[in-house]
Amino acid sequence: MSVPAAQKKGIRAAQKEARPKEIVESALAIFARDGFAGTRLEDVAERVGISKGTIYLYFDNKEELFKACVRETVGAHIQQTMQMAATFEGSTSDLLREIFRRVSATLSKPGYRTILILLISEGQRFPELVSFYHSEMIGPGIEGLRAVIKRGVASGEFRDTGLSDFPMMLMSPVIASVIWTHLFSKVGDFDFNAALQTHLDTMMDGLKA
Amino acid sequence: MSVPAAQKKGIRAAQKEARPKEIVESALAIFARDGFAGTRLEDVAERVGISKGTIYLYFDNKEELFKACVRETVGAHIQQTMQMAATFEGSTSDLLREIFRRVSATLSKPGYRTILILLISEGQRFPELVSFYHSEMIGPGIEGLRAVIKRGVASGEFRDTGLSDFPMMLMSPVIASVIWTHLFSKVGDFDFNAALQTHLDTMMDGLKA
Amino acid sequence: MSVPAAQKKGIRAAQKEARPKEIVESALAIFARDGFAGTRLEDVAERVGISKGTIYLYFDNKEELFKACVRETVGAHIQQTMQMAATFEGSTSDLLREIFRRVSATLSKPGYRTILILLISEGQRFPELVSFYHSEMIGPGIEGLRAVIKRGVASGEFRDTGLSDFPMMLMSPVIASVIWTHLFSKVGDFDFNAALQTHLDTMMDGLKA
Amino acid sequence: MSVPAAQKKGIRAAQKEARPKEIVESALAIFARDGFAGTRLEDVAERVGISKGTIYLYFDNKEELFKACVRETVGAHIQQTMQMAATFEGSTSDLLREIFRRVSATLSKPGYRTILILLISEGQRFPELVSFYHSEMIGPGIEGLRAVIKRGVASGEFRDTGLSDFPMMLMSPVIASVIWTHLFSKVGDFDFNAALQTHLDTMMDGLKA
DNA sequence: CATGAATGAGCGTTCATTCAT
DNA sequence: AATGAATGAACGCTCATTCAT
Repeated sequence: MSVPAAQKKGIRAAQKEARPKEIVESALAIFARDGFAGTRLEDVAERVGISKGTIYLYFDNKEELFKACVRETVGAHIQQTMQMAATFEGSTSDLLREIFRRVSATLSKPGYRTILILLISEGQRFPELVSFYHSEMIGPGIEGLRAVIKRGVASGEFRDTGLSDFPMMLMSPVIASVIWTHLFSKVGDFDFNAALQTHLDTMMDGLKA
Repeated sequence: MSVPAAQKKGIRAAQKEARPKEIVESALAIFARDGFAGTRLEDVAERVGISKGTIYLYFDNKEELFKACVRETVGAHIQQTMQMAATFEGSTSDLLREIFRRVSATLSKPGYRTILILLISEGQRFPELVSFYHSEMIGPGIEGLRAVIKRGVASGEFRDTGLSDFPMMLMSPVIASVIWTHLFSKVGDFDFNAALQTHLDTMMDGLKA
Repeated sequence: MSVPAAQKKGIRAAQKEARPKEIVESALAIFARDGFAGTRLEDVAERVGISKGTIYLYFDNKEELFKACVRETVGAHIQQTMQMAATFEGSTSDLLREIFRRVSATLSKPGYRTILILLISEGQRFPELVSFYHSEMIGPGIEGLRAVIKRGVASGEFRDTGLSDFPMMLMSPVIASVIWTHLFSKVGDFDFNAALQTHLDTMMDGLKA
Repeated sequence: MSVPAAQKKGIRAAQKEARPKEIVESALAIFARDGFAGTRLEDVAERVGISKGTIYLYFDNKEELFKACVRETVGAHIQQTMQMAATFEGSTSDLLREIFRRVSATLSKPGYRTILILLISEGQRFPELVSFYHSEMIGPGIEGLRAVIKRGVASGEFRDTGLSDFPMMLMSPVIASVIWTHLFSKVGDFDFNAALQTHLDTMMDGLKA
């Protein structure tokens, strides 16, 4: 802060700023593999190439580290998608497909899949995290979806099914695919995208007027 | 020895026979709350009103207890449903609705919901369990669903969508509902059955010829 | 005691009388294999074909069972040998050889070897047992040996070495052989009797006048 | 890093280097008192003034700690003695006496006596340890002794008794003395050195031509 | 007399957390 | 800022011992 120049910010400082993100990334991988209780901070540290003690310079304890993993990984995606939806000019069918494309593109990345799985696995132990997630991410997302359905009904594209009361169900094929992949990708092969696309087509047909 | 066997089965024997089930039920609850690694066998024992050591009279170790929880809870349900499907006489739409009704009735019970959540949470740490599950439960279930879809297409009720390649996706709304309930039932209310029914209606419409 | 006839003493009674011995024999084997702390009473019971609880009908606890093993296994041997020595008529060399023959014959039996090893292994935890052993078995034995040496010196067969002050050392080759066999019988072969005999010859030569 | 290394080695580093030896010494004492299975690592730790967990920073588990006790305590002694024997210039009698002097000096120290007792007590449970011992320590020792006997026979000092086939028996008085001391030192007094010396004299006389 | 289900204290081992360096 | 040695609480598992049957 009181340091004269930006150049002065040397390697050390750069390292220091990068640390939390490095740790979170490492932790995410280990949490995903071993679960919360099963994760050893030593493994997390080793993956970053630092010592166990160093983690405690950046995070109060294991629980806070876990929360940071969840919080800092999802972020902007939902907002971006909602903005896109608000200004979309084509048909509502195309809008819905675009939304599915984005959401599934995000959730098909291992990192994000991990978050979902972790939330399911450990949610009960971290109620604040769940309600944070619900209010900050899921809630707005649901409202966005509801708006899209209403847009389709208003334009005469969709029938007025009760689905606008449960917009989150639109995402069920995405969620099911993620879980299927997570559980059985080693047991048998499963074409995530083809399965999803097929199901979406059926669902869209069901929505159409 | 020379005593009539039926009367002889005293309190002790009755207790002994009941123990495994009691322990599994208790374990199911605690595993669901705390995850596999987070579960303390002492908690499991206390819930049954026995001592820690007693668990080891019936299960070799924590892992075997966990497996028993999964194995002994699901079992017959899938087979029953498949038999029903094989002999069903009404329309395929009605058959599909009946299948959904059964599956969701089962999965809406806390005990069975727990199994699904546990499988998602701990699957990665128990590959044998997952593949056991996949081959014994899920695989047959998928084949059953595929047969139903084909029945509908053959009878002219359903269009020939690609969904017969991914029959498991038919279950996605059930799965999503279970997860939604698990995660957010404390945060906000969610009418499991209404949500499911609404989504199913939409999906069925999508399937119809 | 107040029972009319000897025949009346049925199978049950015979069993009951035999039990302690059976248990001790089994325990001896397990103690020898696993040491005191390492021995599980369940293993002892299983070897006899009874249940764990039954042991407690005959022995107060594990420690008492161990003591019984040591106490009841040695018995008459020393006394017999001393009586033989007192009435022996040949040369003292021959007497000494006969003593060695008897002692080593006894200690080469696995059961008796076991006692010696157990005493060495666990003696420190059972001081009473050690002093019982010392006063009842070892002490008289030493006095017997001292008498033999003095007999040899008196008759002019042996020189008057200081060995009469440490008669127990005469037994050292026997003890060393037992231990050697115990430790290394699996590693390499070792002719217990030949080794012993050879050493004794040397020692006897050393004693001769 | 840029600090002169020798001075840098602070208290911590010094402690860390000393730890394994401290722990082994403590463990040796407790193992000797309680046997392998009977030893509580907490007791070992307490004796050093550290916590139970610290032991695991230096040894993988109880068994490895036990092995370390055996390995790190004997080591160089045999080699030193053998080198001495190879270059000894006096009579073979004197050489043999010198060997006895060294071996018994070593084994009369409580620490080394402990090792022998432990080996006898726990050998059956640690076959690798026993065979390690046999090949690395005992085997060479025996060959050394055999060479000495042959040297004596060659020089005409000793008769050609069969003892060169069982050289280990030469050590039997030492072994017997150690065991006697271990078992009965509390029961009665026993002059280890006098007993040994007397017996050796007898034995040497037996060897002489 | 015998059983064996049940107990509960105890120990080996792990690991989140601390703190002197 | 970073380390890593040390801690100590916690937990899985074992087994001597008890006691209802």
